[in-house]
Amino acid sequence: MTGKSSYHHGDLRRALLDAAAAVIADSGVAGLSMRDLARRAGVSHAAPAHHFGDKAGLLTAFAAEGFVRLAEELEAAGSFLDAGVAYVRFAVTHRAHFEVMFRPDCYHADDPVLVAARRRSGAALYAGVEELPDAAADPGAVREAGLAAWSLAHGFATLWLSGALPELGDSPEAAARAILQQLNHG
Amino acid sequence: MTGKSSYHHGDLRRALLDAAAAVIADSGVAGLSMRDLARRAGVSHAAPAHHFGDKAGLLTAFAAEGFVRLAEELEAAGSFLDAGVAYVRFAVTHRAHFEVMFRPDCYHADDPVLVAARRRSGAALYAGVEELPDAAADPGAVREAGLAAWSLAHGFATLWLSGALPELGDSPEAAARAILQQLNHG
DNA sequence: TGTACATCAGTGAACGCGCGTTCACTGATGTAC
DNA sequence: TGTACATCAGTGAACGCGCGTTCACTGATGTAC
Repeated sequence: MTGKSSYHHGDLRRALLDAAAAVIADSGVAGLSMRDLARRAGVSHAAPAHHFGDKAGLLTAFAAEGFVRLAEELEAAGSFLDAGVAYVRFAVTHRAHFEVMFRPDCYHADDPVLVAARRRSGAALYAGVEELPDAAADPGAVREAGLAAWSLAHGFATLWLSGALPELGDSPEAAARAILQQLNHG
Repeated sequence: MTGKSSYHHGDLRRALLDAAAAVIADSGVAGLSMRDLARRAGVSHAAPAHHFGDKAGLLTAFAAEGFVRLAEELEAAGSFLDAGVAYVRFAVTHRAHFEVMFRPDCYHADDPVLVAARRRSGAALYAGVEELPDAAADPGAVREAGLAAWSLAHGFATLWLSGALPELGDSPEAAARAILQQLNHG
């Protein structure tokens, strides 16, 4: 409870995931090391293996956490357009999670917890499209409209994160909304 | 000329860039090492430094090459829509270059050769937008339409490369064309 | 309330590895005369 | 046509580093009786 000097950490798992978010956000996944994470959590360098098995295990948990949070934000969106903006907002405010989520080669992509979380995100993403006026008429068009919106939001977020759009400043949400409106159905 | 056993390689610079493309295409930039590149080129591990100074130098040359090739393909496109498709095609057929180009933290982003190549790509990218019917009416709309198209193509390519769209198979060009057409001006 | 014991979390030393970079060097090439 | 010399490309040994993983261990916690 007093923390500081106790042998047990208290919530090392949480601390490691938080440290990972910080490191990845400013050095990328490539800059992540188990030893550094342990150092940041004030714990011996072998401790992380206890919770995650190995590095890929840690990134699996990290990605799964990201998919759950993204799903939550998408589910809270009131409209097709809002979901797109929420997607971009998520990418910007959780850039570390966003980066890892789309690098399946870094984690155990078939982990059941991760798969479930990813599915939930996918469902939330396409939920908005099905509510569009002419969705019932052409089911194939639903998938296509969803893919277009996803690509648009994903591409904008990615470009912004990579620094390719310096002229947009620190808050890309307004710009994201404007370009999402250029879709036929938006 | 006979190559094989000569002390000088012939075109080591080219060989290293080609080897880099192969490695990055299947292991990502993270999997790239100067020593491995040298090994693949059949040359001592210190040789690459002679041509590129350091690792970032090699990636700078690699990214610059990518921007030039992308510019060439965009310049050859006949229409706004074709340029979008060409962008996706470039990403898929030059995935290593594409990956590095948008990771400015990996290379010397202010290298003059690279900056020029990137500018050329940017100009080619926005050239198509200015030819749209109502471009003259609202100059601000040009930037916005360009950004939307760029985001859409970039996002689609990125998702495809990360394996997030397995249902589209091996040739994403048709799908890319279909979703690009969902832009108001396309 | 107290004691024995199983379980779990974290330790610290050791392993072997591949990496980027540096440096004095040597072999090959081309140019000036 | 031949020779001297400068320049350039590639060598190989050495440096120090941080990494992931393994392993027998010890300290803390909680549960059964």
